Amino acid sequence: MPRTPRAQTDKRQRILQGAIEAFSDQGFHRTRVSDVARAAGVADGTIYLYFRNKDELLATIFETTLDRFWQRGEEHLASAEDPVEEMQRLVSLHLRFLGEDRRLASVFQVDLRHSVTFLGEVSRRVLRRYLERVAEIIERGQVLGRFVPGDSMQLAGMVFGVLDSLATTWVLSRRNYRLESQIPLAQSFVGRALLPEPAA
Amino acid sequence: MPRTPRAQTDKRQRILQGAIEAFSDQGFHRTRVSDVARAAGVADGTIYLYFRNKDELLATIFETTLDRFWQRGEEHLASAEDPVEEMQRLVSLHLRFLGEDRRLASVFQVDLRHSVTFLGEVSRRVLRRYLERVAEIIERGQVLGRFVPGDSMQLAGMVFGVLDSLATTWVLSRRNYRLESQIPLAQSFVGRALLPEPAA
Amino acid sequence: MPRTPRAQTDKRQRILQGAIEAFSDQGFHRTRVSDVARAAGVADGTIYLYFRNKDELLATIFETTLDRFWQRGEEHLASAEDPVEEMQRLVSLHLRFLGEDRRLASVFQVDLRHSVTFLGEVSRRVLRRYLERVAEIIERGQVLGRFVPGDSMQLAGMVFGVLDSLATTWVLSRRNYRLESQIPLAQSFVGRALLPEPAA
Amino acid sequence: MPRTPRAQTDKRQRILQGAIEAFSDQGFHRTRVSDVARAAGVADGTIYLYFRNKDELLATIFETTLDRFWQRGEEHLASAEDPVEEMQRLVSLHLRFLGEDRRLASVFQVDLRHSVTFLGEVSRRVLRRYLERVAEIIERGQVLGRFVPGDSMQLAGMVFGVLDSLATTWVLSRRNYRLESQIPLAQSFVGRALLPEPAA
DNA sequence: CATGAATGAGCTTTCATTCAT
DNA sequence: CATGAATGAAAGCTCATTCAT
Repeated sequence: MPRTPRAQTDKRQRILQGAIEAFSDQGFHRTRVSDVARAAGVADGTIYLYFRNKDELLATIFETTLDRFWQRGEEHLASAEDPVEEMQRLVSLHLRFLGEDRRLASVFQVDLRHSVTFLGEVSRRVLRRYLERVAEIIERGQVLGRFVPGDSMQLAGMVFGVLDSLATTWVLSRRNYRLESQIPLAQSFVGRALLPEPAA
Repeated sequence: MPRTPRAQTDKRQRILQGAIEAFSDQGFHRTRVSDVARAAGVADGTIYLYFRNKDELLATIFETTLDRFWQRGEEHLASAEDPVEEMQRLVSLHLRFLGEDRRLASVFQVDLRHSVTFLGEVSRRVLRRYLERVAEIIERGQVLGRFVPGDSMQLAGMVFGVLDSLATTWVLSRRNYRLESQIPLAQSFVGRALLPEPAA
Repeated sequence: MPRTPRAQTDKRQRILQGAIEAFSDQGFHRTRVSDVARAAGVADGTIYLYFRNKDELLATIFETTLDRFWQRGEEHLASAEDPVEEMQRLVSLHLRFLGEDRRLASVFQVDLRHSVTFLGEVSRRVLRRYLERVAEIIERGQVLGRFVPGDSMQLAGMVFGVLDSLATTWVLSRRNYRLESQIPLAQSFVGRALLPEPAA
Repeated sequence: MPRTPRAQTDKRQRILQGAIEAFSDQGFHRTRVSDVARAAGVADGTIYLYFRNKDELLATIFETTLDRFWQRGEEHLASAEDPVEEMQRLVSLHLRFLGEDRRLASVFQVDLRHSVTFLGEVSRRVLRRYLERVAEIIERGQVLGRFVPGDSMQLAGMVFGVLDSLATTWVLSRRNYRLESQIPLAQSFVGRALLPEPAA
């Protein structure tokens, strides 16, 4: 009897996981709802008991993934001693997180931007939430004079661009390497870019 | 009599322009061929006299745009005195070019990456061509000790990420600002990121 | 519960029957899939749950009909005392079978030959199967000296031509007569044609 | 100046010849008007100066070919001494005529019957004309007691079936043989089939 | 007369979504 | 809750036909 909520969660999760697998193979648009159903081991119609439609499936992946990202992220960032170290940790967090699940990363890198046209608010919110958190780190660093001055959202956007580009390259690459291997590179690139100009 | 070649070019151009308008409104996938036809002021079937299918329409936009980009670009970069200045010019070139035509930029920012999954070689080639040219600038700067050492393609990828992110933000933004206004910001960000570490 | 297998068979049959009706009215090429759907009382898409495409619909009609033909045929032929009688029975079988369902006959007479160009192997196989069985009867009769000597497949082809022509004439005719009424005529025509030359 | 009617005829002929080539390659339905135009070496639109539409192209082929057939046929048949010989000559005429031009034969064997559904009267007329002439031979033979009694149109239909079947087999065959080689076979088959029963 | 670029109706097929069981 | 057969709207593409040149 207390099985129902549990089973519900299970099935919901299985569907989401199936969706990630299916979407990552062919991209969101090429994927049929029945592909998701097969990957999840449920009937087509069952998906509609848990999600309003196919779009909501993608939106949910974005939102819950970002929830997980920040849940783990906050722990990781909390132990940083200053904004500079926090930024370094953010870089490694971002790349490590995506690097752990190539299929998930594929969905994020290939379909997130693209979905802005049809998921509207959802994609926007996911991106904004990320940027605002990064901007906040930058602002604290700027106050301490450790980061270059300037619009923190714009700077956050460029930091995001660096990491996003590395992740996309990794996802689309046919070579076999770990995304984590790019962490030092990214850290030094971002580190330098945020450095305040020498007093000179 | 000189109507045929002229008219042909015209119609082809009108179709491409119509495609850019239509794709930028809804994204490539949401756009029907008949939308493109309407925007171009031609019949549906006419499109197939000039392009094999809907995909080729997008691929052509990518390739011809990049041709135009580098055609203008090489002139602009040629007058640079050294790799550092050349990189600055690249930054301004990139943002200025996209900033001139928001609809075109929208197609590039939203559909280019996404299309890697279905346009395959075309998207890849367009991106690679860009990155290789940037990497070449970086290499020359590295030889002169003006840029940080490291894999030039990886560095080029991160530079691209910065500019790409600014362009995407602009395209998706509801605020009204010119992408060119971001040039100084981007130049200083990229400039710092590529700076060789001080001798310390 | 026993609805699924039963319903499935039903629906498949209804679609095939609808196809026969539709094809016989306008011929295969002039018939739209939606015509078949309407005649079968199902939605367009339902057809594709049971058949890969429009061609397969026609191919299935050919193959299953010939299966039924020979299933009934073998019984009928089995009771013949000698090859001569067997040939007479084949003639009546052929004309009686087609004469029972004018719509089905129409599809066979009008579209079977024509489809050789696009259904390829299927049409060929259906025809070959028929001819080989007839040739076999002829060979047995030749051994007994009851039939004229000569290539049995060529003779079978001509026998087929006689029956086929009668069937086509019937299908295309506006007059109202039963194809069975032609049986004695055909039997005597074919009978004489296969008669070995008198010792003279 | 007297060139115009000449040129007209030429072009009309070239189009018809192009149509035969094109239709025989792929069948009438699979052939595009532009295929005919290319084969004839004219522009698409030109075809519509000489023929009302694609159907009329096929109808004209049927009718003019049958004109040529009987034109030559009457000469050939005229020299027969009696209806029996005339029938033998008809058989050889039929197979020889089709055997001379495999492409033309292909159009006749594959598309003539099929066209009854969309060419209506034309196909019917072509067939009827043939059958009536054959029936007339049979009737004369019956009067002389040289042919089996019975409805002459029905007998003509079966004779046609024999020849038609041989022609179709030849057209569809992948083996390489001349249709003329079947003349003796057909003559003896038809000859026997029409033989009046021995007085016995 | 001849051209061939342009048209747009019409076709097959797909697939997200529903709902009877 | 779960199923999956059934639906039917929607979309890309073809090609017979037209007509301005």
